[in-house]
Amino acid sequence: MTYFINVILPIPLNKEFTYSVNENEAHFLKPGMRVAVQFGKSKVYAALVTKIHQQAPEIYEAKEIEHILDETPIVTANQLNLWTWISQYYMCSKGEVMRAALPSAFLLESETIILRNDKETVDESGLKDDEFLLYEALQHQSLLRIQEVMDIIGKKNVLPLIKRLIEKQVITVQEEIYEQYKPKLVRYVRLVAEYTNEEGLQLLLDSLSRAPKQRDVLMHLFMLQAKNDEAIKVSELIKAASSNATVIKTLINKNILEEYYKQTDRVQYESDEVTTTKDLNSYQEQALKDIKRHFLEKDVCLFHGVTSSGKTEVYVKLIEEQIQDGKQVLYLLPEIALTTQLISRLQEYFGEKLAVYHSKYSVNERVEAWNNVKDAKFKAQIVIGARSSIFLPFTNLGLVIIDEEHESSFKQYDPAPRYHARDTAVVLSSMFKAKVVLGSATPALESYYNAEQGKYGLVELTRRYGNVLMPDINLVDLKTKYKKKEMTGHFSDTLLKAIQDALKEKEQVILFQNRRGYSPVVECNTCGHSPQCPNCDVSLTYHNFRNQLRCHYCGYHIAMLQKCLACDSHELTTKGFGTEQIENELRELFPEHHIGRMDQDTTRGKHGYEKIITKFEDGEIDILVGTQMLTKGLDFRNVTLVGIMNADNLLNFPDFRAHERSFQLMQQVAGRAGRTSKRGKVLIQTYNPYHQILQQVSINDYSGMYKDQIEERYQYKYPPFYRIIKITGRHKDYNKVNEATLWLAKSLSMTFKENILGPEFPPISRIRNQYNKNILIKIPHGQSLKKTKDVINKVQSSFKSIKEFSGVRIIINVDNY
DNA sequence: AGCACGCCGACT
DNA sequence: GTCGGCGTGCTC
Repeated sequence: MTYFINVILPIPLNKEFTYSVNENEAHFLKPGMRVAVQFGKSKVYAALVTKIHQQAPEIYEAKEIEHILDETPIVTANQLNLWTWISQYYMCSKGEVMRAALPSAFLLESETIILRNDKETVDESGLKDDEFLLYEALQHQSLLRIQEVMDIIGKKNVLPLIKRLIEKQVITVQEEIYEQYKPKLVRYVRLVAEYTNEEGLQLLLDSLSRAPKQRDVLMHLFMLQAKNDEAIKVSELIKAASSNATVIKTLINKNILEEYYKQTDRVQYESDEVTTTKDLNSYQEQALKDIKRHFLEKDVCLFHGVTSSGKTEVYVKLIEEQIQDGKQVLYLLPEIALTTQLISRLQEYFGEKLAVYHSKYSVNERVEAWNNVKDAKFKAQIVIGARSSIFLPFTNLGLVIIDEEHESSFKQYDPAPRYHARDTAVVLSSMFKAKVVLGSATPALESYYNAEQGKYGLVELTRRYGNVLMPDINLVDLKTKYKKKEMTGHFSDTLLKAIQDALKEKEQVILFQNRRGYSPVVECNTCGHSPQCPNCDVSLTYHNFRNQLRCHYCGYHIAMLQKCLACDSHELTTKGFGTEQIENELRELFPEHHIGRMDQDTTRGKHGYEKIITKFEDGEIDILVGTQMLTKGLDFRNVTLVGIMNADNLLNFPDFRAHERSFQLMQQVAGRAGRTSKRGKVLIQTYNPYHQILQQVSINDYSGMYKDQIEERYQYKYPPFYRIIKITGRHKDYNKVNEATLWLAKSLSMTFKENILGPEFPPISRIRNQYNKNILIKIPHGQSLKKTKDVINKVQSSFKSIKEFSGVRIIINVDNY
């Protein structure tokens, strides 16, 4: 009897593949286990089993699997269902979902290694130069990797050479796969058995009388053992005896000590002291009650609480209850809000039960978190993480909290799956009949709309914790300030005065400018030419710090020009400004104060971000300039002034959500001010002080903003009234993109008529030498999503069969907002 | 996505 | 003449 398995491979092909297995394997395998399979001519992948069956494929011969990689499933049935949902809803392959879902340590890929062929004698004279070079290298090394071969030969394409040598039977190749996950082992020592009795011990100590250091180590070993009667780590012993590894090694070699290893968890929370959670104030108490009341009927509850109102404490209470019921909790946050500040606060309450899962953690740490969640260990009962944590193998999920729910970074943009973690989390929790809390000070319009429609529960918290007043927000009209010559660089006199006042009071200031670098454009005064990126349709941004011109899209950079490329004029000026320029101006204006800058350029490296935050917290920085990064979840006690350098470039963004986003961003930044008793102050510099959104920001008028915006969305057929799917054509040939997208738009219009917009070039049409052109499909309420997607799929497959358009990549982005 | 195969320009 | 470029097509 022959058996077959269906597997998902981590590649963007939307179908499952069938391999054959023997009877034993078939009985052993379960859906959710991984198997190593050969795919194509040589590559070996880890594939995920979805089904074990006996239907032989009809049109091809199934290959056999290499071997089985897991003892038990690493992916649950629920997860496989979620993957299927994601791949259908977001129109991508299951393989792509698999890629995003599994920690990279689970996704092994093979690497070709080259070995010498010992069975044959080699006729060295029959080898060409490069062949001999490789042959000789293999005399010194037992195996070589492709990369190493490239280095030895000094060529990029080494495959023909390898092929020739295989034919000449000089070498053989193998596909090496390796498990990336390695359990962390800790080294322990103990005394070998024969010395453990009194007599043996005495003899031993006597024999060591001339080796005082070794004797000393042994004495400490006994002391440690006596003290806590536990296994002794080598590191511990070295420290206690102030000895070194060599002495221990000698003792091991002399057969006095023996070493052994134990597997341990990488992520450990040291102190097991757990503080009791804070009592809620009456407003929080009420909010908690309301949320629970909504949960009786609804699965999702929107929790709209102004900045600094103490939403976290309410979450903590909700989590506590779930923990008592033995349920798992997922706490989702946008990546940048995952700060040590918040994590350590939660750790105080939940200690070991809290696991953190995000991209900064090593592959091994992530596998451990994964396994702990899967086995429902108490260690990972609460998971706090960024969007990818929705992929963890929950078995008993009771609650999902999505904090900063409005954040656009919950939507994955570039590699497929282009999923929205908030929306996916709602689907995930429905599988467990779990509850969802969406928390935000400035909810996304869609969420608020859902709440208004009664789909979600709605709970509002309008008081800041400790009755701190909402910051006082004022607008500064740049137009008049310039006219009256009251500007110093990019600072109005109002802002400067406010900074001076704050500094005088030993308070801290945050300045927000949503652009990094020194200036986004460099221009020649004589001919007006400005240097452009050779790969993208953008001007190069000047970075003063490295004296470079950089492209923020492809990373291209050149040294700052001394003269204009077009006319050789030396008169170059900069236009517009970024965080760097603000920082420079501040240094001149306030030479006696410490200025810090926080943007992508200063927060590189694992702890770059943390360092700046700590410095600011410790008062080593008086004024902090930064981009969006500043806005998230940071709690600075001593900040009383927040300045927004220029609100206009936010508002003028060409996107239907620009106004909503600006409102959210400014409210969030403003929320950084005055978190203690003193009322915070916010100054927004703008050329357009009568702009509706700015007016609404200045009086904290979320509902006014909501009403205006939702009306506009209704008028112009945007979400939440219409859904949107964006289709992008991408190719390096401008004309090809044009024709291909035009064809697509026409085909789609056959079915969707006036609900097809475009094709249109985006503001930056060429990035990394690839042209993009977009088509929008607007889907009215009541139009079946499934049928819509079926049509898109059908159009796409006919598109693929048109030769002219071959090579044009089609990117489908469902809910591209 | 990879990777192999296959067909055309630029160097020893 | 080969080396290396990338267009094309397939993968259980």
